[in-house]
Amino acid sequence: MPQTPSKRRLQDDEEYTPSPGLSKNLKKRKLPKKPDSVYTPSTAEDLNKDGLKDGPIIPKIATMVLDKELAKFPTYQHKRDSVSDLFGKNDYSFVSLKKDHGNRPLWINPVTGNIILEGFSPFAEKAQDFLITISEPVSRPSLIHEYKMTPYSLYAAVSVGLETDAIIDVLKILSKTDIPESLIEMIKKCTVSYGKVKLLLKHNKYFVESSHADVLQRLLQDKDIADARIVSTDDTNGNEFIKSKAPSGKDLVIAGKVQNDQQPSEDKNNEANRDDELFNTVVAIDKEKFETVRRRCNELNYPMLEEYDFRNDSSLAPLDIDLKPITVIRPYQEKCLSKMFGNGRARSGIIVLPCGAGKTLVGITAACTIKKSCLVLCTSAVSVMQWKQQFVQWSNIKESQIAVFTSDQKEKFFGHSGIVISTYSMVANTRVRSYEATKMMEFITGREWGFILLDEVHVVPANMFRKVVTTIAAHTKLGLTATLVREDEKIEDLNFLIGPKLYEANWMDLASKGHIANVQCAEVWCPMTPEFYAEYLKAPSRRRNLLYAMNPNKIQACQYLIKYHENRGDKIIVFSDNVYALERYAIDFQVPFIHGKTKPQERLQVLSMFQHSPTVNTIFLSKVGDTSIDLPEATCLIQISSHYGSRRQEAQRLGRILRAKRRNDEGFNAFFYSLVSTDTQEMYYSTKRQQFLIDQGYAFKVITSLEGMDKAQNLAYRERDKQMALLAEVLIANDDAAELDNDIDANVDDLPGTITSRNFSYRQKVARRSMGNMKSLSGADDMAYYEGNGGSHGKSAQKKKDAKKVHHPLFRKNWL
DNA sequence: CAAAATGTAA
DNA sequence: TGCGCTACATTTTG
Repeated sequence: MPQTPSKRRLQDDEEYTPSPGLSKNLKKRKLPKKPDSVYTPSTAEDLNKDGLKDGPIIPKIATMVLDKELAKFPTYQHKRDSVSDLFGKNDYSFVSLKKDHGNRPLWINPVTGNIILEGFSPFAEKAQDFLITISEPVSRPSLIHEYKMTPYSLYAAVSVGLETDAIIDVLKILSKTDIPESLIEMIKKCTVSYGKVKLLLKHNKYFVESSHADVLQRLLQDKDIADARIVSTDDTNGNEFIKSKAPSGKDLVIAGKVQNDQQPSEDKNNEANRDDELFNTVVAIDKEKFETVRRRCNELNYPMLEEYDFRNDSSLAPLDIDLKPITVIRPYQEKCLSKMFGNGRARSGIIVLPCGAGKTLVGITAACTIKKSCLVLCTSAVSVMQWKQQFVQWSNIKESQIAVFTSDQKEKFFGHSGIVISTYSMVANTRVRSYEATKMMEFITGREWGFILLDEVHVVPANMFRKVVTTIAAHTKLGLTATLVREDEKIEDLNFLIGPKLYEANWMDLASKGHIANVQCAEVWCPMTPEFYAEYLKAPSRRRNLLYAMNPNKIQACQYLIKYHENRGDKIIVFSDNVYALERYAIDFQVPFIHGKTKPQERLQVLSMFQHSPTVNTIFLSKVGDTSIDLPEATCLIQISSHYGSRRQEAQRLGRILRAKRRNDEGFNAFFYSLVSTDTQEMYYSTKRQQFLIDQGYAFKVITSLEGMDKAQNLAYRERDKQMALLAEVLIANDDAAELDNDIDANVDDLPGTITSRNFSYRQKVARRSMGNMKSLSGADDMAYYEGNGGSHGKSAQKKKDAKKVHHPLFRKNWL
């Protein structure tokens, strides 16, 4: 029941997460104990003192490499005892614990190599900082956190300044058990090659540079990389290899880096050379093929180091920008930035912070640190304006130096440096452009940027958007996102498109410190009414969606929850992916709504009413509201229809209430309800969607019946005849989709087997509702079915599927 | 302003 | 594995 959770949450908090003060005390008490000398090349005190740097990771291709490594683990022969059978394959009784294991927070699974952190350990916080640097969080509920090392996570660790021995030593200190030899080998193997190859941007051209000529030679043997190489057209003896002074060690700063072709003189007057007099070998690469090269380098285990020595780059004009003195950065934001600028240069990479945790400010601070021309890309024109507003709010940037590039506004900044804010679609657009837009694109692609800021970076791997990474020349790339997940495999690509994950915040930590709101999550089960369920079973899968969204029991649950929370004084957002359901609910409840077709002006109006008017406490949003709508008033969220199993959407939506203004009120909780029609596909999707949040430590409660709902007055669709009327309407509405099939029948030119007019009619949106269509629903289906089965219909994949399943009675039943 | 074209995501 | 489908979105043009 909705009123109990706040009490429960507090208990959880007390029980699971020691308050910061408490854990500090514990730390002080236990730290001075001298750690076991056998395992301690460096001491735990050191570890505590430097506060390890965090911030790694990505991958899955990578885990395959890791798995191969792990396959080399010896199979342990050991005596099984009487309870071994209960543990089956997971009987690790053969692993011996160190004597003082009680003080050490980590377990390492000898078989999978996964690392388990005891979240209640006094060392947990330090250990977490470390683990997040060297490995990928798998799951982080309150007490037990699980991490996994991957080659990418280890690259990221090195890129952030950790060295191989340090990683191994710290692991040894923290672990209750000995570290398997093969895991150590893997760490060594993955970290040793990092940094040998560097990526440089000079005069709007990319170069691969290495002080290890043999490594470069090896890379050039790869066909893809060789293809991308540009044989120099410079006056330097036509050689494809340009010799340049090697920066010795990764922290040597080369002043006035103008080393193009005729710079041998520069070598001489450079300050006292360090020990190695190595010359770097440099290969120019084709900008177009830049993406391939980076990918291949990662695959060949020589990921390219990408650092920008912005303080010593005189080739790009400086930008006059600073944070306003009153701007204060939170500790975790500072941590992000220390990852990025750890060695005095700017590293490219990705920062993962939950919505509402101030990603924008991190980006702005980074821009203020680099002080070079900066390009900001976001997903919509609305965010563009928000970014601009935030830049003005937090920094002292001059109006004349900040420009916006959207369909409405095409501004340029004055002088040699400035900020441009735009959207991915504006920059990635390949169609014919208006004159202004073409000019603007030339402006953007024709110059070198010191910094490119990619908001909602999880969209970058999309086919068109990823082009921005290659078409725009930038020395540093920083990606920001709350949810580094996609349901396809493309998230891996960010490793070579942008760089390693530099930092990932733990949502629960931020919540416990009051930076984001505490949220109670619940899944509310709404049984389907018999009539709706009958139709649901009959409907082909693509039409089921609307039926379970419009389930009268769900409508009632929604209405009940809205009333309940409005009475509590909450501001409520209801999300529906399905536009029909959205409108229907909103109109029935007499509540304003926004979806894609809502005019911008009306959107603003609705949003401002929601924020300021005491009478508008609920709004309905379609997936336009998933990202970057800033509503600090909202404290309760109800989801009635969603996009299949999208974990990202679930998390983004939750993000809408994380920045709740009232979050620091005593005992405040935000609420997140997911309404699910039982015994439908929604059950499956819902489980899948929640996974991201569960991995972040959120617990979903299942509510099978809302207490008091049966007694509640004035709920919609109580009576059976009203429900039936609704069902009829829904079926007609559903026919809008079905009508596309009818179009094929109706159109005599459309022979079966020709490329269908489906797509065309859908784009045309010519369908209109009528009574006739409702009756023809099943008829249309019959037609589709027999056509497919008969083999005359165009789509062979569908045909195969049909043919295979045609004898299955259930399948038949679903279609007829 | 509506419509066309094109984008994302599962 | 890749491509087509669908539903939603945004940008540009007439």
